[in-house]
Amino acid sequence: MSDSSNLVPEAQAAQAAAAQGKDVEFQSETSVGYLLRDTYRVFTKVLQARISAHGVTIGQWYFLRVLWEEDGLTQRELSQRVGMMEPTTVTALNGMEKRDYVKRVRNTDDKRKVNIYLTDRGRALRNTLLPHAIDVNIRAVAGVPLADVEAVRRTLHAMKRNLDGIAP
Amino acid sequence: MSDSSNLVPEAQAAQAAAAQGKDVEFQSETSVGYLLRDTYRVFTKVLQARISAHGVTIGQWYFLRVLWEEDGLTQRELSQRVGMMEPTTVTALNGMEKRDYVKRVRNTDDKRKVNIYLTDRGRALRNTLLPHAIDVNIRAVAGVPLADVEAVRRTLHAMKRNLDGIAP
DNA sequence: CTAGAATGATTCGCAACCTAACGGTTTGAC
DNA sequence: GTCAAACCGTTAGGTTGCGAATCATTCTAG
Repeated sequence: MSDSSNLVPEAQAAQAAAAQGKDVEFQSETSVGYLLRDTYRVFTKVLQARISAHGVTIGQWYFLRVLWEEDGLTQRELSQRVGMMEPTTVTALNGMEKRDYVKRVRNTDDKRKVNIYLTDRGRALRNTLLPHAIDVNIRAVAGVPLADVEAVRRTLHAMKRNLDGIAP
Repeated sequence: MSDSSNLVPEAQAAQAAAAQGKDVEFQSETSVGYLLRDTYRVFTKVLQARISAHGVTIGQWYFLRVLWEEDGLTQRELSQRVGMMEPTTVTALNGMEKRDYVKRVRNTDDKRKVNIYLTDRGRALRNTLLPHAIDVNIRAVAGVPLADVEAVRRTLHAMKRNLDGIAP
């Protein structure tokens, strides 16, 4: 009763083998998904340790990075740039407002909108935190040939495009 | 007052520039960390959509993958294989036990330990779910030269090693 | 000009993680 | 043999993220 209509041929073959009682094989070590997850998690962990020492959570970090580039965005615009859903943005901004990194200013032309502005405190974090991000990024690829790093950039971009195309 | 003692030279340079009033530059697009995060998130989203259709959450998926390879592990062993902290394992197993994918059996030799065994239901999920994992992995790298995929595998492994070395 | 659709932010409830702290069990030093 | 240390699992509580529902505001068709 398995639906293979949406599976790639190799995956269909695995399914057919399974139907005949054979066990499907799939090594974790060679799975790009696993590697991605493991690497992402340790990367985040390291970065988190760095920036939380300066009073910024990893959740806030992504928003700060966007705001340093462009101030005064609405919450929706901010959500889209950061790639988070809006409820996530709300909670992140609540924390950042409480810590006085940003100000919420209700838009007078369109009172549905709220524009987000960095405070001096929030702006000042840039020069404190970015060197750490640079540091972690450099350390992460220490000893890796530049050609490989470029292949990774190319490939992750391509993967993201591929996956965006089939994301629900 | 910034502490640069633990920063890589390039990051120190950025810090020094910042101290002189220059704004630190750091493009998101070229940051491996960002790419990693974005790609990981959409990958997970796609996989999650596939397997949740079969009653398995993404949180349970990682545990199932380990248990399909090796049954009867203790919770601690399982945690280590999966790379999760033990409380996470507890909640994942609670869900899996409730859905009758696994059984918890108190170890008679050492009553502190609990061994985890797959039920028939849990074992049967393997042949249902693995083809989907294979499918997503193949689609993710569609159109990417094999050499690039291999570079990604190599590099992500190397990054993980590098980062594990500086993880808190 | 007004009803209803669209838009922007928010709240609520949930899942997946984590750290810290806690109880039961075993082990080891004396 | 005993009691402290180590070990295993769990509970409690917090963060980050999501989807669905809600509320206020604005736009649009008629």
